[in-house]
Amino acid sequence: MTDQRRMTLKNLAQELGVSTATISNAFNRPDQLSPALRDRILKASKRLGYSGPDAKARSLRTGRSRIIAVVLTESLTYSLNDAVVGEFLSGVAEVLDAHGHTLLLVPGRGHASQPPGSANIADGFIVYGLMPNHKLLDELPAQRTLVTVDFDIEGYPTVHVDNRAASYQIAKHALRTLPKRPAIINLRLTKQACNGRMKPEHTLLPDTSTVSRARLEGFHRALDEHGIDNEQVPLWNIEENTFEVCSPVIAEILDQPLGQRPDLLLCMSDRIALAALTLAEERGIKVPEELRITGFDGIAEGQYRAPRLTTVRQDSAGKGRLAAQMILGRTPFAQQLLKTELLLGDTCP
Amino acid sequence: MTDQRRMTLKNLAQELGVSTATISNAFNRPDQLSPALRDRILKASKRLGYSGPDAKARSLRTGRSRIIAVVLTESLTYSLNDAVVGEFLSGVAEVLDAHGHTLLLVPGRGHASQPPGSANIADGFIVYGLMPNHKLLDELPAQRTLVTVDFDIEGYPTVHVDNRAASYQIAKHALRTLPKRPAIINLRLTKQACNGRMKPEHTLLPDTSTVSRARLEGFHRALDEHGIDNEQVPLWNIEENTFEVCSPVIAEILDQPLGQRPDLLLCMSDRIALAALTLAEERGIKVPEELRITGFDGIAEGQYRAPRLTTVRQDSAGKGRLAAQMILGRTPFAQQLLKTELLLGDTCP
DNA sequence: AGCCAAAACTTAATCGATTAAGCACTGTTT
DNA sequence: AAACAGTGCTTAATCGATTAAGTTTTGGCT
Repeated sequence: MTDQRRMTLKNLAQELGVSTATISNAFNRPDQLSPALRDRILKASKRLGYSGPDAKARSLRTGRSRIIAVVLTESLTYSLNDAVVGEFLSGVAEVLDAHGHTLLLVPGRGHASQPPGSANIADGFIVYGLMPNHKLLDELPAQRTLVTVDFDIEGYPTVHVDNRAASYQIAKHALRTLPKRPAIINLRLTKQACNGRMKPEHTLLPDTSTVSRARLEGFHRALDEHGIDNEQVPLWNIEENTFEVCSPVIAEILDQPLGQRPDLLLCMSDRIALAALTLAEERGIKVPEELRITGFDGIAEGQYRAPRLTTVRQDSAGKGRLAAQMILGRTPFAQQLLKTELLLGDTCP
Repeated sequence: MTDQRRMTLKNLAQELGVSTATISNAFNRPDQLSPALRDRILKASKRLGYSGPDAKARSLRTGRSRIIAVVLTESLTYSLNDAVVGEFLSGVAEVLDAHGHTLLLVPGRGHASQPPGSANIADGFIVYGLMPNHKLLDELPAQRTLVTVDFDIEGYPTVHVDNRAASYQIAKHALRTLPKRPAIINLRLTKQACNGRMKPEHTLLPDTSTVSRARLEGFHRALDEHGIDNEQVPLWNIEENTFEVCSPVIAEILDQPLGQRPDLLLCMSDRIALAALTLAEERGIKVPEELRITGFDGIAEGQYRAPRLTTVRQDSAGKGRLAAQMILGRTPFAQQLLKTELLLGDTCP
């Protein structure tokens, strides 16, 4: 009859003729009971198939679950295939793991009905690159500790990268080569979906703090300083940071007649830049002689290849680590701005 | 005084002069109370900052958390930077999301002290490519629903890929070109760590069901059929599927004197193959004329580039979807074997 | 022997929900 | 008019732990 019922702390206590408090202490505070008894308890739990205090009950009682939720911009399906997100998450995971916490992945926009649902079991939330008007943001702050990444919510701690400065820096570098026809390929910059050349009727995302807005401003400032009229620089837009979605747009850019085809592509992500590189190579367009390409992010894929991508590296893993440390209270809450680093590759020397 | 205390279902009930059961029903079973009262309750909870039943308490009471844990082979830090894992996870996430579940990431080997810890809050476990002798496996099965991926535990449902058949298939293809000096680059195949040329004293992993063992067997069978003595085919081994770890080994391979340098590299992963491709290009070695390279996995990075990688695609996302469906009980538990697909790229036409 | 602090346990309240069973009312059927 | 079946809501037991406060035991010291 003993091994029939599901093993709980209470049952185990009964079985051994001790109180539940003692069992609990055996698992959580070894100094509160004699080594002999503790040993007996641990052995018995192994024998009877009791694998320690139930996490659900413990989390209710203590109020802490040792789970941190990471809320991602996009569907998980997309996010998990993006190297930048992967790097970020690995940074988060590294710190959480070191402190005995685990990581719960929550999709920003999902198939599912309700947004948070079971997610509010988490002790804290790291919200990554959400659109500033997302409805999740109405629900979360009330709940508990919150750190935002790559965007701001008034008054909440943030970690992000100085996108404006970084894009300014790489554009400055690229413009030293005095391109005749620079073009910019944006990433999810328009309010309405637009996968291709941007037209006057496409309005930009409202919030200037958006990553893409900031990057564009950096590009534009550099162009300004070089006396190039921003109006004359064609803007293209990509809706999703994948090869599949990039390719047709880039093909359209590269297949323009020679006099119109750009000789410099300022891309808002490495993925876009790599797609441009691949399609250029396929067409026999020489990089960097006929076409210079710059990326943004500094993902491994762009560096461990030939030719190496010229880009600006943002420390995504570092962002993740910092965000995790903040949420765990190991680093004081603050508005943190991480530095970037210019990576001089071969695609725009 | 009202808004001072933390809002709970009980407090809300008191506030509104109804029973806790009714509040609970308002959130969970709309048909159990009049629409008017439900409306009043929902409005009040919004006003008083009550964001629905607490997930911790609910999960204790109901016994289900709507959380599925994915246990990964390696540290999360490494796993999340691997495209194959990313694809797998995105498949899992897609299905979980569609059914209102969230995904908890648990490292197989981590910094942390205890292995499962807070993970046992999950309703089910998807264990991905764990070494068959891992100690986690002693703890998990007792707990609850379990699906293994890319390895077996006696009697438990599994989804995996026919690695043997796939590697046989691609080796068969590669050998049609009658290479003079084929070589094999393995991935984590030896019991002792070995990053470089394998020597007689290196013993293979004990379990034949291991992914790497299976892939090697496929290679060997194909070589056999072509009358090539397996003893004569040099084996190299890579300890971690990253560019950083691959590079020195591959450099060593490619920098051998011409008569010894292989003219065919059968690689156990796309990442290895891509590293080989990059290093060959850097050295001016012509691919595929002087050196043929095959990969394994079929990650996007190998296909959206020039030259395209010749490889065999395993449907990682599909594996993830299937595993998730099984764990949610949407697909009958079983031993599932997924098909692979030969991708004829340019590196071994 | 007697006293007392420290060590080793126990008691019992509590965390915040869910849900079967029960009760009171309303309206319909015979 | 009595019986009956729904509605709409409440009562109260329960999920499996944690932990402050209290009680008994032990052993060291005078």
